[in-house]
Amino acid sequence: MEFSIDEVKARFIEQKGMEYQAEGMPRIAGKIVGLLIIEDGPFSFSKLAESLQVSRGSISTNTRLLENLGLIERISLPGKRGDYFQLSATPYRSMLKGINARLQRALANATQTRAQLPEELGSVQKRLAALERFYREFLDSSHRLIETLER
Amino acid sequence: MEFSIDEVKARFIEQKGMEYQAEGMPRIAGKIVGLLIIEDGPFSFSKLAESLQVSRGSISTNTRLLENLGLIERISLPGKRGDYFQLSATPYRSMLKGINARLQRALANATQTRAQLPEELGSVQKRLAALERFYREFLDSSHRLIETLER
DNA sequence: ACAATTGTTCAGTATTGATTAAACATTATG
DNA sequence: CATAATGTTTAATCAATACTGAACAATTGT
Repeated sequence: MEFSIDEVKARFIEQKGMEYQAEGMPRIAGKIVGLLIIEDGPFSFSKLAESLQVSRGSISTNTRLLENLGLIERISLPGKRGDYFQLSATPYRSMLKGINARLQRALANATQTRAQLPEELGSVQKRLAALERFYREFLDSSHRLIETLER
Repeated sequence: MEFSIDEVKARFIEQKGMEYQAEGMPRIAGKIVGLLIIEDGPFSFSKLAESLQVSRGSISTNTRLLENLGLIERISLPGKRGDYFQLSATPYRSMLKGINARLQRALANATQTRAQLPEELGSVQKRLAALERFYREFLDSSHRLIETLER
């Protein structure tokens, strides 16, 4: 079966929306990223709203979210009026940084908890230590991944 | 400042609930995992409900969820009546498997989309290829992490 | 047989958060 | 200056879903 280019693109965008939603992020944020991947940019603010058929309010909040995450960049084009958006130069690095931040927080929770509990609680200490090891190895792995992607 | 053991434990559980919620999972699921880490098990079904102050219904659905994710195990104790729960022997491996599954889906989306688009769309192809590389490296990294943790 | 316990399911509630539409402030344009 | 365009913010709506409580079926114990 054959699909038109537009259909394929639309499906990709839709799917990216779903992926983001599955990760606990707004669906529209995913759609914006998907659009910026699948179409040649940069995209103007209004073009985003128009292309994705969503309100300007949603574009405003979600572009800011993605900007803060370092996934997209807001730029201004010489001669042009409003804001334009494009994929960040290092979107994946930013994504991994986000993961790392959450891992760090979880690791801190385990570490602090273990420090505050008496050593007599042997099995608890053991499980917490295992948890810490997991987060630490994960963080290591993530850092190596960033290095690998950087070249 | 000093905290009682129970306070420390309670805070750990609460925090685990928040972490899970941040990952788009039910808060109670996180609390269950937290409890099974911070206390010596196994825990009976009713003890879970009692300790966490939640309905049996919630325990039922969330234990099943965690069971399906491979994070906890449902066991039966000789002589004892109902179901008992404990941390899975390989909770982290299971967690990573879940991540991998989502990465696989995202990778498939990128790959299929790229295959269905004409090569003339050079810049799009480039961005999709970069996306694929990201997911592939991430998967590699994740597999290595599993191996590392396994010993 | 009867009562109590156990886990699941389902309907209902509550809560959270995504999305919209409109009001607003700011800035460009003519 | 007046009007249009732009992006943010806020209040309101809508949707999804976590959670509860009760009904239920199955099992155990007396």
